[in-house]
Amino acid sequence: MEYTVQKLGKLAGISARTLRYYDEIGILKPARISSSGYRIYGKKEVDLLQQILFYRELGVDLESIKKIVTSPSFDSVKSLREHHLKLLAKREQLDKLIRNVEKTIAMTEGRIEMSDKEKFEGFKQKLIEENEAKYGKEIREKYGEDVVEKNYAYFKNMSKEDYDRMTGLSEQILETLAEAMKTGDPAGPLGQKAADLHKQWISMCWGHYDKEAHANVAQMYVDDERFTAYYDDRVRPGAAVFLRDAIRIYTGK
Amino acid sequence: MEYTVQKLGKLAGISARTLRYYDEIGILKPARISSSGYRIYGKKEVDLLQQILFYRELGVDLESIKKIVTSPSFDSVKSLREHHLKLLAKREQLDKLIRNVEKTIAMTEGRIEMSDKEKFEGFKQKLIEENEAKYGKEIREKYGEDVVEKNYAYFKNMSKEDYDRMTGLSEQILETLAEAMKTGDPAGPLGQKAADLHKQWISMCWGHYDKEAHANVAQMYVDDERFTAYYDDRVRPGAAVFLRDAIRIYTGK
DNA sequence: TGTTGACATTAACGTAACGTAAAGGTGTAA
DNA sequence: TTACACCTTTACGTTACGTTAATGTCAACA
Repeated sequence: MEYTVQKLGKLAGISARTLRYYDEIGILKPARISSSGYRIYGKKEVDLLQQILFYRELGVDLESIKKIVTSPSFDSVKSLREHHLKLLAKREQLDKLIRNVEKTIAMTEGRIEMSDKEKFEGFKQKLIEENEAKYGKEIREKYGEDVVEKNYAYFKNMSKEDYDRMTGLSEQILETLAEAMKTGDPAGPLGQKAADLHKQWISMCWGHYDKEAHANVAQMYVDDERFTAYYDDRVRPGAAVFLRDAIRIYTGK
Repeated sequence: MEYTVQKLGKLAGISARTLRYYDEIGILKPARISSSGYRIYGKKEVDLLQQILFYRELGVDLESIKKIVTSPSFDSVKSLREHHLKLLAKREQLDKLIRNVEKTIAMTEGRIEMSDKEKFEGFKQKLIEENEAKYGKEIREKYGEDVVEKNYAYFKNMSKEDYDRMTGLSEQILETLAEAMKTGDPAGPLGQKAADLHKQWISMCWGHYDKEAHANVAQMYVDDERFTAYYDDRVRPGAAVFLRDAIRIYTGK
C-alpha cells in the first residue's frame, strides 16, 4: 500500500521524473518523506494521481488540473461525471476521424470525391465544444442520430459513375426484396440474394465491408422508423424486418 | 484552390504559426512563393497537411512524420490503412478509459471496490501495443468479444453486500420471467416487471442507467448464444427473446 | 490618393512538460 | 563489503509551437 516514485510510476505507467515534477509544482505531494529522504505515496495519493491522469488524458494542462484538484470545493464524483461526458465527446470526435480516414482511403482509390473542407473533419476542437454543448441534456439520443447521419453522409461526394451504380443497386435490392417476400423465407435463395446485394451496396457506402456492422445496420432498419418507413413504403409492410432477418442469416450474426 | 497561411490554417483548424513552422522544418513547403513573399499552398499541400495531421493526432512527433511523408517509398494508401488500424486501437483504449471512469464513479459512491492496479487501466500505452498485435488478423471479431467481457468485468470487484443483492435480483428476474412467459405478453404487467428488475440489475452492474444501452444489451441476449443459452436453460426456450421484447417495450426503443 | 485595417513577413525570445545527465546517498542480497 | 538497483537534488536540453516586435502588402473606402 506504500509506493516509492518508481513503484508508483510503474503502476500508473508514468516516469519517476514525472512524479518528482508533480511534487515540484505542487500538484501531487507524497504522503510523507522517509528518514532517508525518499518520497512515500499512500492510498490517497494513488487516487489523486488517477484523477490527475484522467484530466491529463483530456489535454488539460497541469496548471488547470492543479486548480481543479486543490480546490476546496473539489467534488470528485461530480468532476468524474463531467469527465465522463468529455470522454464520450472525445470518442465521438475520434469516430469522426475514423470515418474520415475510411473516406480518405476510398477517395485515394478514386471511388469518391472529397472537398478540402471535409478533409479536415474530425480534427477541429470546435466540433468537440459543439458536442459538449449538446451533451448537457441528451447524450444518447444524439448518438443514435449520428449513426443515421453516417449513412447519408457518404452519398454527398460520390463520383457520378458510382452514384449511378449505387442507385441501380438500390433498385435491385428493392425488386429482389419484393420477390423474396413472396416466398416468405428470409433464408431462401431470393432472401439471401437480397442480403448479398445489400452487402455490395454497403461496401460501396463505406469503402470496406464488415459483417458486424452490416448486421447492426440491418437491426437499425427495424429500430429506426425512418428506415423502416423507407423499406415498408417502397416494398410492402414488414420489408425492413424481412431484410434484417435475411441479413442476420447472411452474416451469421 | 489556393490558400495563404491563414486561410489554410482556418481550413485545417491550426495556426498560421504552425504552418510557418512546418515550412521551417521542411515538413510542408508551400507550392510557391508569391511575388511579395507570401506562402501559397495548393491542392497537393492540402492533402499532405491532412496526412500530417492524421499522424500528429496519433501522437507521432514531427521528426518521424517528416521521415514518413518524405520517404520516396511513401505509400499513402498503405499508410492510411495502418493509420486506420491505429485509430481503432486508440478507440478501444478510450473505451477502456471510459469504462474505468464509470467504475471509478461506482467505487467513489461505495458500490464496488477497485484494486490500485485497476485504477490505471486504460492509461497504459502497453495495452495499445498488445491490441495492435491482435488487430493484424481479426479486428471485429475481438471487438464483439469485448462487449461480452465488459459485462463480466464488473462482477470481479464488488463488495459482498452488493454481490448478494445482485444475485438476489438475478433470481427474481428469472422467476418473474417464468411467470410472465405464461401470459405470453411481453407488454403485460409481469413482462414489464421483469424488464424493470433487469433495469435495476443493469444499473448495479454499470453504476448508471441508460435506455439505449439497456436495449442494446437486450438485443445481445438474443444475438449471443452464450446469453441466449443462459436464459433459455434457466427459464424455458424463448426466454431470451421474450426478455428482449419486454425490455424493448420498456425502454421504448 | 491617402489612409485604414487586416493580412503577410522574419527574427527572436518564451513556454509546458517533461527527458537526460551529473554527482552523490541508501537498502539489501550475496 | 561489495555490487547493484534504487533514491536524491541540480541543472541544462527538447519539442512544438505561442507571443511579441518590427516591418511590408493588399483591398477598400473617404
